[in-house]
Amino acid sequence: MPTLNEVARRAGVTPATVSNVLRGRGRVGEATRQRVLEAVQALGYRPHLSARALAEGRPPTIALMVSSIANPFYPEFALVVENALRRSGRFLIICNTDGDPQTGRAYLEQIAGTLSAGVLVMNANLDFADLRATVRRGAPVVLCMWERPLDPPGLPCVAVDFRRAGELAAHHLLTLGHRRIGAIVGSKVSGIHAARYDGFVAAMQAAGLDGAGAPVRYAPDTTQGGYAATSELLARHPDLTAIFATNDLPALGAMQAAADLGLDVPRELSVVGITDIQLARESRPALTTVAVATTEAAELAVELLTELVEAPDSAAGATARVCVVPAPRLVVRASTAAPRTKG
Amino acid sequence: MPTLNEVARRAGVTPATVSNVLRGRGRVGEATRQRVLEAVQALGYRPHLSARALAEGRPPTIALMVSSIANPFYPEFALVVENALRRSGRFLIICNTDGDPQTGRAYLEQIAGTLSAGVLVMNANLDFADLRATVRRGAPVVLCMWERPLDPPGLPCVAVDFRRAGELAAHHLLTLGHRRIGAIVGSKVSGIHAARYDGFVAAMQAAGLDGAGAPVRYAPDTTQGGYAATSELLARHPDLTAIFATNDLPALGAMQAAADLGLDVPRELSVVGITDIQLARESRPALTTVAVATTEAAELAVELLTELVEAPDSAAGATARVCVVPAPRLVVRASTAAPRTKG
DNA sequence: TTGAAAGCGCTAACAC
DNA sequence: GTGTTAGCGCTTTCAA
Repeated sequence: MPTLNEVARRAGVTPATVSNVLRGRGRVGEATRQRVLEAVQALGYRPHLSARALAEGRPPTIALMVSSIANPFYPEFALVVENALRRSGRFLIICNTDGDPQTGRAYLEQIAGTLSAGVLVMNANLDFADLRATVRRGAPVVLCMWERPLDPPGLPCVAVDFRRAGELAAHHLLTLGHRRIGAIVGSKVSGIHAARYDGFVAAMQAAGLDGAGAPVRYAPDTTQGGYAATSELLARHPDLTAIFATNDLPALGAMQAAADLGLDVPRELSVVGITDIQLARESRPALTTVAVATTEAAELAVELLTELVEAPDSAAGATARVCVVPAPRLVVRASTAAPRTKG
Repeated sequence: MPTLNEVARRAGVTPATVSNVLRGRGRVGEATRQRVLEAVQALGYRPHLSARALAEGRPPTIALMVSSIANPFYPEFALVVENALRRSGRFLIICNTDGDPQTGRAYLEQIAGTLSAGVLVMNANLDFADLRATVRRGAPVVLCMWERPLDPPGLPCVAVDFRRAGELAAHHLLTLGHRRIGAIVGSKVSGIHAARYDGFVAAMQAAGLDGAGAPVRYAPDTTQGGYAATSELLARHPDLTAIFATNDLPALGAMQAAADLGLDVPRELSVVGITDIQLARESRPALTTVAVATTEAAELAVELLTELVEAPDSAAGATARVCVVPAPRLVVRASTAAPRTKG
C-alpha cells in the first residue's frame, strides 16, 4: 500500500504538503494541489488510519459497550449510532460485556483512549469506578439511556424519563378499567428498571390502589424471563387481568405464556410493555407499549460524545452534561383491552 | 497515560526490555522481569494499541460488513464473532453498508488494512471487485455463510449448504401431505437465496410436482416482505395449504399475514422457514424451520480469517479456502401440520 | 506557499 | 540478558 511519502515523491512535494492538501489545512497553491491529487489518484493512496491515530493522539473510533448485542434492543440503537458515526468519519467498535463487570473493565482498560477515542455505555453492567477511571485516562464516556433525568449519574449522559414511561403504561391499564395488575420488573430491584416500576407504583396509588402491594416479579430482561414470571404470577394470582412489564421483551414473553396457557390476549389478559422495539409492532397481537425516543437518544449520545472527544480535554470531564430526549409516549396496539366483566 | 518509555525509566531498563517482558518475547532475567511488572503496575500502564498497530504493521481489529446490524440474524452471528475475536485479543468493528455497494466500498477503502486487519463479509451486497481489491491491498477477506458449497466464489469462505436446507424444508411439507405450496424467496432471483429456492424446486420435482411452476413471490428479506408476499399469494391462490419461505423473517411475516387474515396456523396454513433464528423459537405458534450451523459458521469464519491475517501474506490470497459447516437440519415446531382434508 | 524536522508510542533487528 | 537503533506512516510546529 502506497504511503504519504510515495505520494509526495511522485508529486514532487514534501509529505507535509500532501497532508495539507488531503485535510484541507494550510494554504496550498492550486497547481501543487492538483499534482498532489493526481498522485493520490494514480497511486490509489489511502491514509493509514492507525498511523494517523498515533500522530493525532486519538483514533477515529468509538466503542459501544453492551451486555450482549443479541438483545433485540441494542442493534436498533447501534444502527443509529453507526450511522451517526459514519457521517463524521468515525467507526464503531462493539464490545459485548456478557453482563460481566470484569469483562467490561478489561475492555475499557484495553481500548479506551488507545484504540477508541471515547466510550458509549448502554446497560452493560459496568462499574462506575471503572468508567471514571476511563475518563481519567483521557477517554470520555457517555451513558446512553440513563433512566432518571432528575438523578444524574455524575457522568455525561443521555437521559430518558422512564419513570414517566412506567406511569403512562400503568395509567393506560387503569384507564381501561384494570384493577388487578401484575408487574414484571426486568433486572434486579436496585437495577435500572427501578424508575419504571416507581412510575407504575405511583400511577396505581394515584388511582387509589396499593401500588407497592401489587403482585410483582423480578425477572431477567428477556422473553424467557417474562414468560416464567408471568406463569408464576398467574399461578399465584389467577384473578389478574393485566400484566405490566418494564420492558418489551418480558412483555412479549408474557404474551407467549398467556398463549401457552390458553388465555386470550387481550380479552382475558392485557399486556403492556415499555420501549417500543421493532418486535413490539410485529408480534401478534401487536404489543401495546410506551415508546421511548431511541433514535434521538442514539444521535444525542454520539453528538455529546463527539463533542467531548474533540474538547480541550479539561472541560470534558467536569461538565457531566445531561441531555434529555423527548418524553415517552403511549402506543396503543392490540395487546390491551378493557377487562372482561366478571362472571 | 503512561508510556512504555516511562515504565522503562521507572524500572531502570530500556523500552525494548519492557516490550519483551510484556509480550513474553526474548529472554529476560527474572529480577528485571519483576521490576518491570512492578513499574507497569505502579504506573497503571496499558499498551497503546494504535501505536502497536503501526509498529506491528497490522491493527488488532476485524471489520464485520453487514447490510444492517438491525436484521435479527446478524446480532446472533456478530455475538459469536465478537466472542471469538475477544478470545484472541482482537476487536470488532461493525460496518453497516445499508445494502449499498458504494457505502461498502467506502468502508473497505478506508479501514481495510489500516484500521482493520481483515474483513468478514456477511450478505452485505458488496462488489466482488471491491473485495478483491481489498485483498490486493493486503487485507484478507472471508465470506461468511456462502450459500453454495459446490460453487466457490474465488475468495476464502465459510459455506453452508442452503440448497439442502431448501430441500429439507420443502420435503417436510410434502411429507405432511401438502401439494399446493407457495414459495417466498428473499431478495432477488439472482440473489443469494437462489440456492434455497433451487432446493425447494428440486424437492417438489422429486415428488412429481411442477416445482418451478409453483406460485412464487420475490420479497425483501424482512417480516414485512413476507407479510406482503403472503397476502398476495393467498389472494391469488386461495387453495394454498402451505408457505415455504427461504428465510425465517419472511416466514414470520407469513404467519402474521395468516393471523390477520383469520387463518389458523398450522390448521389452515402451514409455514416453514430457513435458518432458525432466535425469533423462530419465540413466535406463537413457534416456527418450523431448517436450522443452519450459525455458531459454527461464525467461529470458523473468525478462525479462517485469523489464519489469513497472520499468514505470510503471499499464501493468503491464493488459497481461497472453502470451509463447510455441518449440514442443515429440520426443526419441527408448531407452524406446520398436515393439510386439512378438503371439504 | 512550501519544506525540514521532530515526534506520536511501540516493535524488531542486531549488537553488546 | 539487555541496550541501541531504526523505523511504522502520519501530523504539525516552525523556518524559509
